[in-house]
Amino acid sequence: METYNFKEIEKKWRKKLEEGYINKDVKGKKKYYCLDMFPYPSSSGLHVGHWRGYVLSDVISRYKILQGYQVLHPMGWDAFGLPAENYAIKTGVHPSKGTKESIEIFKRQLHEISAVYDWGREINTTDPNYYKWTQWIFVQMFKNNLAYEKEMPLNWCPKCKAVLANEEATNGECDRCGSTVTKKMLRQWMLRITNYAERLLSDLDKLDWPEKVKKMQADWIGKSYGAEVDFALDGFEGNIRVFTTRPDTLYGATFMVLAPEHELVLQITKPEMKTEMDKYIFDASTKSSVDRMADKEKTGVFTGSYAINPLSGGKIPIWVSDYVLKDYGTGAIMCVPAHDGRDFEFAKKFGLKITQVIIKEGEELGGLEEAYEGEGLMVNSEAFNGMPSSGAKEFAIQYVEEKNVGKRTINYKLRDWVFSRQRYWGEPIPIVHCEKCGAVPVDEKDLPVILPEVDTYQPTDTGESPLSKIDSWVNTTCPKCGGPAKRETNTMPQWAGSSWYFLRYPDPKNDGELASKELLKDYLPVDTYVGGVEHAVLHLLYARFYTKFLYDIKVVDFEEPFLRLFNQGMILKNGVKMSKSLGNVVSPDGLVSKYGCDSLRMYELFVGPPELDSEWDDSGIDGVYRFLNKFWKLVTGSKHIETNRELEQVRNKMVYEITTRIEHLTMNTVVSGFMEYVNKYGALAKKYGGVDKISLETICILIAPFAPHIAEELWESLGHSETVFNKAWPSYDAEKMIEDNIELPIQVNGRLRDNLVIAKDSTKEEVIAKAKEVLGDRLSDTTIVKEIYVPNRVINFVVGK
RNA sequence: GCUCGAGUGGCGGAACUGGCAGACGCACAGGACUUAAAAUCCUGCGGGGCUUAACCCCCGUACCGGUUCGAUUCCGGUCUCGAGCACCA
Repeated sequence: METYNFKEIEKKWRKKLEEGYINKDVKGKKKYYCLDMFPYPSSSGLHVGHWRGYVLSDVISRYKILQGYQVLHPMGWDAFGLPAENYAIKTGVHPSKGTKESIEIFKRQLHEISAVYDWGREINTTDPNYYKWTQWIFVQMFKNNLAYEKEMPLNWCPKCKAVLANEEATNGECDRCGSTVTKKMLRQWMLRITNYAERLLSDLDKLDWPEKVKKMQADWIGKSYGAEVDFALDGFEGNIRVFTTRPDTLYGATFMVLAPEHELVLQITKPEMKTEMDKYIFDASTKSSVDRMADKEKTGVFTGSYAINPLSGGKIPIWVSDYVLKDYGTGAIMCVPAHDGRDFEFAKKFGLKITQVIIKEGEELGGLEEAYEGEGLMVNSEAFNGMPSSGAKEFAIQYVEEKNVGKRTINYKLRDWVFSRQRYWGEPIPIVHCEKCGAVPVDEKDLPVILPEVDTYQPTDTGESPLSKIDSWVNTTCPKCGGPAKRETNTMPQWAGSSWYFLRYPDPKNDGELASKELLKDYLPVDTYVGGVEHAVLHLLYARFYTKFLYDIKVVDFEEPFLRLFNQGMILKNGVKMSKSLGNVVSPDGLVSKYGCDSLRMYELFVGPPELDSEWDDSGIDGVYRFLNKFWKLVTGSKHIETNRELEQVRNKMVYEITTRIEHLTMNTVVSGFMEYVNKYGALAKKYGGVDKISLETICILIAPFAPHIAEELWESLGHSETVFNKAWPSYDAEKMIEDNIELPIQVNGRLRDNLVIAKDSTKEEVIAKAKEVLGDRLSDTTIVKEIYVPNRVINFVVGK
């Protein structure tokens, strides 16, 4: 038997697809927005791991088309970024050229997928018509006091010569090149994402996202509550304010620690400690964050000064140590060594006093081997004594407020977003610096500020962008006073363009606004967003922040951009992620030419649960290819017969199972479901000498989102002149899918002993009686203690000896 | 260190709310067709025991224990692997 000619079929239907034969834009039709995370186009092209997400989102899109939606399924390019710039530094070729070439490669490979992308809506973040609006949003943020300049010590990658956001310097290493990150003081543009901390946190509840991602965002935002408490200085004016989540342990605070960068340190350090302190502060400032964390042993220097515990009145020493962070809380802490592991370690090392204020139920005071961080009864705490510690926190907050030494406070780990980069290949920040007027935004009518050509792309080692060397571009006039002024030479991070791109697809060519209100209303928010989990806190948090801001200034009328998020797992080869550098990349090109697009699409889904990582094995695709051949033979080779009860049951059940599995996005089981049903219909065709035509048509519709080419061809062969995608998704009748006879397992003491075939609506009595009959003398030596019958599930006899 | 996930045949995996463990596929083995091979079709495929054989019995979802008539599924503990966060007061 010959195999089906996928080459010819796929060529035919891909041509029609590219002519836009389905999913035409129809006014008034209900909309569905299914979005892929747009890729950074790299010259190495796509591998089978990329396909996975793109196939998944295309299956969802085509499924929704069959359900009667007008589906927005666009594609575009997140094309600013370092690789293109680094390539330019090496070769002198303008990044836009390399980017263009990479896009061509990506586009050609994406066409191989036969996804229903609407290429008429293609966007590119490096297109001035696009980044005009990236800049426009920045200007709005500036006007709304969300963008500001700040001189600050920043993560500095000595190799990339670039400032990195905390998010890009994980574990003290540069995300791009892996170099150890150091600190450098520089003027930076910042975005006040912290203003949105509470909303970014609480709105997570509204989202149909993986719990894991929501939790990662919640942890990243890092909300905690407690009190800010003032400790008066002994012998100086003023006081030290600390933040604590454990005000209940205030009486146990026996010393304080300031971050080395704390502004009071120099003022309160006694002359005799000064030399040592200066050295410690200097060391801390030059230490990379990685070293600072790697030091397991606590270090620190005593200032020689004391503060007064506001509740106990005790005089407590003030130390400086780098385990206290300048940019969390107030940069100073009260230390309760008895009930905090870090404080305990510090106190032990430097011989500081340890006062226990919580005692574990049933235990005695004294001789702590380690900090006790659990619950218990308050002791040594005057006003709190005898209270359970669980309730003491609230009491303590009220108490310090009454005593006027502190107040209730909420803190977040989230920091403001370092938004400027000292790089070339990014959107210029549309600001002009005027000696008279300060930082002035470029007039909206003068946007975009076009990224000019430069001679060399190398960042300057002062930390300034290469743009700073183009005098003719830098020197301009102030939009406010008309006097001489200089352009901002920093550019935006790659995240800028990707934080709002999903808003542009509905209206990608609009020159008068970011997108028309009407089209935004039609399509947004995104119904399903498909992409890798690596963007759990960066891109997805920024995009939510942008959306909330645009909601506040009434550009959009929704607060959350992505209703449902799906993170596809990675495709692994030899247990690790595919990458060019590891040389384990499997290209889809060869597989497409050997087995066809439909086979590869289905195999991508068949490899495993879509949300988990899966190992790639070429040999598995044979099974899917064989299946499609079987399917071809079934439809083209079966005689069409009258439908009957069994065929009707099988068809209804098939529609039910495939539909529910698609709804749950368990696509691997959808594919195995198709295999099962094609096998089953093969057997039925043998049994009845043919199959009813409606069953064959139904499989064609069901499989169309997965293997569109073969589905269309077979649909046509069944005598249809219109595309299968004009057909409605089939419905099922729950009544009709139940078989007349059901097979029930019979258990004795929970062990399977036999099976019983019985009419589906039999009563308990009938079932039990029949089951006893089937078991026969296997029950003879026993007494039945209990008879359990779960309708349509199981029969179980509990017997004694 | 903290916080989540996940451990099922030779392999990828299935089992919707506690109800026949191993669907579907890969690989492998045997058979049919064929001069032959490929392709295709059929059969078998967790381990052990018993049997001429069908049958039948026992064990088995990382490990130990619990709840239940019944546990891959729920609870407690242990181990292993993976991911995220990481001195956040």
